[in-house]
Amino acid sequence: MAQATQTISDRIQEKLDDLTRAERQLALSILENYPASGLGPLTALAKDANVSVPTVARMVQKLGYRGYLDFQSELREELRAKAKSPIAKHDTWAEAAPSEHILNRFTDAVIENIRLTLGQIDPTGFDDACAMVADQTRHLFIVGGRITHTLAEYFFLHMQVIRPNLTHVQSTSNTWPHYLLNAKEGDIFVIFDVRRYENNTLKLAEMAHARGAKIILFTDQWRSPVHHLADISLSCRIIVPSAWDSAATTMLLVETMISSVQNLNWDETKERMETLEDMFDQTKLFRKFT
Amino acid sequence: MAQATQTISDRIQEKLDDLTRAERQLALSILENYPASGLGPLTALAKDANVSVPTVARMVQKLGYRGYLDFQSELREELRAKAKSPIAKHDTWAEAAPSEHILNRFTDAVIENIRLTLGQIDPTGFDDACAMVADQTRHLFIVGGRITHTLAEYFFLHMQVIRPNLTHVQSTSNTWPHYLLNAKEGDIFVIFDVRRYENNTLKLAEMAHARGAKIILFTDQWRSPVHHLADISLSCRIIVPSAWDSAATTMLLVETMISSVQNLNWDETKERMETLEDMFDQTKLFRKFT
DNA sequence: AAATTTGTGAAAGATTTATCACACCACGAA
DNA sequence: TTCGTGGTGTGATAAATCTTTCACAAATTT
Repeated sequence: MAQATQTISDRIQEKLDDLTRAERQLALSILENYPASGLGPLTALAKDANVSVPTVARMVQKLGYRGYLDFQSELREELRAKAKSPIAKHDTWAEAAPSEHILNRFTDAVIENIRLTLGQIDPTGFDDACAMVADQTRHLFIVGGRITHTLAEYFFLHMQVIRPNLTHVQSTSNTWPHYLLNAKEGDIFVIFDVRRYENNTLKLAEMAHARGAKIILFTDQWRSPVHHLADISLSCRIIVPSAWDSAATTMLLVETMISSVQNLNWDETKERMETLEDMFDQTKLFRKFT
Repeated sequence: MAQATQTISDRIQEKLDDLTRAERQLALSILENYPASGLGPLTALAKDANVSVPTVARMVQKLGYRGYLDFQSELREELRAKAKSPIAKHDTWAEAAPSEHILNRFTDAVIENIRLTLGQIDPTGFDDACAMVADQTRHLFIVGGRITHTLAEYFFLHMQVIRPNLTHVQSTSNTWPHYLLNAKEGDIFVIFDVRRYENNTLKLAEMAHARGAKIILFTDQWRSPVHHLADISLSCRIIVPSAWDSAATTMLLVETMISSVQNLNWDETKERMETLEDMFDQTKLFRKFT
């Protein structure tokens, strides 16, 4: 009998290190939609996790159960107990923590930010922005400020694999005017500017604009003054229970853009990506296929 | 097939009047601890409700299922769906775009990542990690890899304001051994390592560990090998519909940690932040308002 | 090259479902 | 009270499904 204080989920996590690769893959798959998948037939679970039937049988024994049936009935027991407990603690993200815990409060805020940001976004503008970024004939400048340069660099790192002909500019450095010498009409500037908005960034945007470059702006809900110059503005809500603002939503948009641009350029970047696949192979933590 | 919008519980209640006495007794027993009892063997359910086996068989057919197995698998399906939807009610995030649009697909995936990550996190471990990071008597090393150094830097930038005595190390650079010369027992290493895991990072972690430093690890669901050495591991789901992995969930945890540490150190941080504001004002780097 | 892990296919065994016939019971109507 | 009716349980059984375990080959790791 499992300890009252320890859920099966806990037990799986605890023993995760003692498991082999296929078993771990299975274990993670069980946790993926816990506990539903463990309550179905063994065969279904195996297929779901892309492992063989004996692997399932072997793992549950390794976890300390007499067999799959034993494992299953404990799962049911746990489900029973959970439903019984005072009031299901559904609305929390980290169930092990009270809802006032910073983990839950912060996550609530970020989800809300995401919801509101996505609700206000213009998909057409977003698609246009992606198309512009994907256009390899134009030089791509990526610009970040004091804090946002981390986002800019994240974007830059990925774009570097996807396409050539790009530059990362940090507006806080005093070298950026040099970069602008090369900017010409039709070039693309992806600029990150959230409060507090930076004078340098604004000046840079003005000069870029004067040179006839297109500007895509990632900013916050109050919108950086750069947005007057921007062809496309993507504003993200950044409010969280913290003395700082949140970049999580902006990160989400940036990653979505990366994914989208990647798809637009797929034919050309395929090869670049295959190199990346080789890198993945080296981790040996994943199966080649499926 | 049950309607998507109607739970099995609803359906039972609805048909309650059409049922005979024994069947009603059974139905109520199912609702008693729903859905656990319905997921066990038919025999157990019958005994539990003090009715006979054929009664169960008869009733599930009356409810419109082909048999007990059919009933059971729908129950599982429902459980699966239920677990997924703290917020998932939002069919589409960017309402102006179709649900197949990358904005919606990507956001779905990120929300799911957040849900699963938070569901598996250990709040106590997280709190401990925050306390360690907040302890200004220990030197804080922040370590990132090829891609993750952007997250590391984001963390570093904020920590720099909150506390003194910290260093940002990039494991891909070859200068990191120099930093380790200064590491001593009790120092804190916050290490970022997601697939593909980097050998440099592992070596760095080994040396830090050998010197008696504490290690806090941000990694992915498959966990970097560093986690064997780590005092606290925070693993984030990073799967999105993209050729790349997502750092959004990791970002969320990082920001939560920043907020938490900030609160722990609030008395001392307050002054630092005010000083910083003054300095910024003097440099005119930022615009005062708007 | 050796050792470990994993998948395949299969088969045996166990459990479970689904059904049947029949007896019994409760209950209302005659 | 008696009868009839529909509901229910019993016990048995056939069929279906599922679990468990093998041995061995393939793949992978050390």
